[in-house]
Amino acid sequence: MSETAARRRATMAEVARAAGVSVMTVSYTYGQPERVSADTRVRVRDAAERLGYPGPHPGARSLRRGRTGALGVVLGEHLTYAFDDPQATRFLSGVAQVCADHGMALTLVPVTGGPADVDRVTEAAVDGFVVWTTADDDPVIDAIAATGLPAVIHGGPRRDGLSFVAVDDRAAARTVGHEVFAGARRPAVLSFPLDRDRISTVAFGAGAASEPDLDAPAVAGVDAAATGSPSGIDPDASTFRVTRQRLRGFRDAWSETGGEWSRVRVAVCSTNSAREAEALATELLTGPDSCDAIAAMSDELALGTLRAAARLGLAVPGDVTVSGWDDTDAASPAELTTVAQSLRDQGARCARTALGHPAPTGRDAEIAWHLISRASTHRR
Amino acid sequence: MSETAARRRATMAEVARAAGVSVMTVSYTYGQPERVSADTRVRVRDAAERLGYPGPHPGARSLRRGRTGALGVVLGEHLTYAFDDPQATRFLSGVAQVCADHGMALTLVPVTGGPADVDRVTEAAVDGFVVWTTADDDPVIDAIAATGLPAVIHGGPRRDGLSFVAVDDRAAARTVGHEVFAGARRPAVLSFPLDRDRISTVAFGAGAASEPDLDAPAVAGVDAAATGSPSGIDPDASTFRVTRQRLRGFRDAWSETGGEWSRVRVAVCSTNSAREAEALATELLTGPDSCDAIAAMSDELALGTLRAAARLGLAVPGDVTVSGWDDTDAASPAELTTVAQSLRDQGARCARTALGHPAPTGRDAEIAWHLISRASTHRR
DNA sequence: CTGTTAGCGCGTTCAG
DNA sequence: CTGAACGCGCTAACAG
Repeated sequence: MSETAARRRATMAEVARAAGVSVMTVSYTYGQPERVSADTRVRVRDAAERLGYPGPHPGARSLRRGRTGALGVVLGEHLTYAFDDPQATRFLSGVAQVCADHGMALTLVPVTGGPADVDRVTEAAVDGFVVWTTADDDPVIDAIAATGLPAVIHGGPRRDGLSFVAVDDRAAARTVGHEVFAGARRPAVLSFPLDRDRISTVAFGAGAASEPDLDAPAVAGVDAAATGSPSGIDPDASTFRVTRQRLRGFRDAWSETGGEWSRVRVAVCSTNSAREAEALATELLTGPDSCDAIAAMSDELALGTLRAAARLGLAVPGDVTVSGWDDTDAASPAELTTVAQSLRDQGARCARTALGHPAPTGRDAEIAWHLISRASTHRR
Repeated sequence: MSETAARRRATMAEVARAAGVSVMTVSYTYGQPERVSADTRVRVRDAAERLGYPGPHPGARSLRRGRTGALGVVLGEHLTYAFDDPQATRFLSGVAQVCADHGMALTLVPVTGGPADVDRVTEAAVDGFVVWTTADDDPVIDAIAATGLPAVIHGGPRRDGLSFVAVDDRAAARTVGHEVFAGARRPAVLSFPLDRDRISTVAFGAGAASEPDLDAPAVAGVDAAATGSPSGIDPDASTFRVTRQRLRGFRDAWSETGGEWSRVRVAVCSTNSAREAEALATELLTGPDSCDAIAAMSDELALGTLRAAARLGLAVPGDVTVSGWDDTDAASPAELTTVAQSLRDQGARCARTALGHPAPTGRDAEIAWHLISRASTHRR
């Protein structure tokens, strides 16, 4: 179609010469117009237009000023999750709102899960970072810390020197777990990935119960390959803090009703999509030991579960209870019990902190959540 | 929580001094490690670690090299549309994929619809622009052209010197219009906004028919306020090319079955959301002259229409036919007739062109689309 | 109100 | 394989 040849930009010096003024006068004309007389301002603008000068070079300006005007966002896994994962999308909507309010650009760092991610982070010209939940062993976290820029991690991992924003996932999972597992005999959890391998699998629970208030990272020495193995799902072995805490919370709930974790089936989805959840839920709901309660880690996964149940002719909550997470728009029409939290608000909060605003402290630092109890868990 | 104080970065010169080498040796150690002896490389890396040097300053590097490593994306209206509008999200997923493949960051420019948008564009440190559909009179387009950077506009407006990517919306609308309007007596269109005011309204068609192959911009002299007025909806007056072309196409279809445009009701949504569509569709489907065919400009709007019909106890397609646009995942289960096009592919294509790859020409330049005919339009 | 000085931190160029 | 000069394009801090 049309040519978009990148003709050389005119420089400020050229504009200054053409307008018969010094370079600083041109600079002021753009940066602090009120400091320049109306007369010369016009002369400068005219010269600029004549030369096709598009204004001060953004890179040069930011080098000089020491700030870029952009907030960096790192998605734990892959750049496209920004637009493919519904939870990430809601979160980023909040980040974007704050950026827009401050006139800051939002720069998505191109991570792909490979070793080059560290370089991409190091090379990002930004004034701060917001990190969407990633694994404890993600080297990107160290790279971000090394920049010395303000950074906020959402969901996990926690790291000294970097801010952290997340709800109390374990407490919330425990609460919704009590609701969805009440009266159940063959409970199941529909889980996010356990680690960066994102292996989809179905297995029973495993591992010893950890302390109720523990928020420790994944136990050292457990290699990723083991977590999804036939040996069973050990919550403590998951390297994603959100997954780990929610698994622990669901285990807490089931234990407190007298059940054993090793009797709980855990289906691990590789992505947060209803489609994949439907397939895994179908597996959980088929056969002689079909599950009668499914706690899902997102509404998307729960919706896939509801579709699977419907397709199998199973009644919800009669044959199987189901719970989700997030209270998305679809939860209410589906009569889905869920944990309400605003990812959008959390995104906004992360952005504000990463932009240098003081982070809330004390009680204000806690992120609100609450259980929304709907028909999908009311067995009778 | 934890402090994220921005301690001053160490510079390359400091690392050089600490390592007992010249600055250039440090630069090579990072940029072209193979040009440096293994011995000094270690010395340099050590000194860097000791000083907490995070690597070359991205801004300085890009100033020197003349490229930023980021692709700019401008959303016609507001930054958050990136994550709130389902169509924009699919498009950006394609853009993001290409960026990730090339190791380029994706910088979302913080537009808000205000006059400062032009400055935000001018100040963006990027190597090229992708523009998501905006109005013909959006000053941002001129600002982008002025940068001299490669730029691709998706959907519209067209502009000399900038690339353009879009399907033949008018032809597609005409085709799906014939399908959904077949046998109808009281047709309606559920439309995207007509102009930047994004006023939600319901009115009858107005204005003279334009030439079949016309792709002219909005007629001059029609001020925005007039387009949504009681005087009726004139396709030619819409300043959004996509809206304009689709309205023209629907008008073409209805005219070709012998109908008059002034008998077509047009409901204009302010956003691409099923929720708003449901409200407007309810209006269209209520009262003595309730519509019996509704052509929507997106699947989201069509889905809202289906919900409205269901709630009113109307049968689709028996009482009212409905068509959408895009063939999203929800279209097939809903048995929705729709126009299939891949916004994701188009996003990828825009990104590649904006990154400097040659744009396809000739037949390859055309974006594929096709009608998917499903039950929602098969009246008998 | 306008001009001068002095770099921001790095990488290209060309010697050695 | 390493080093010295120079400037990318702009602006903070001062004069005047």
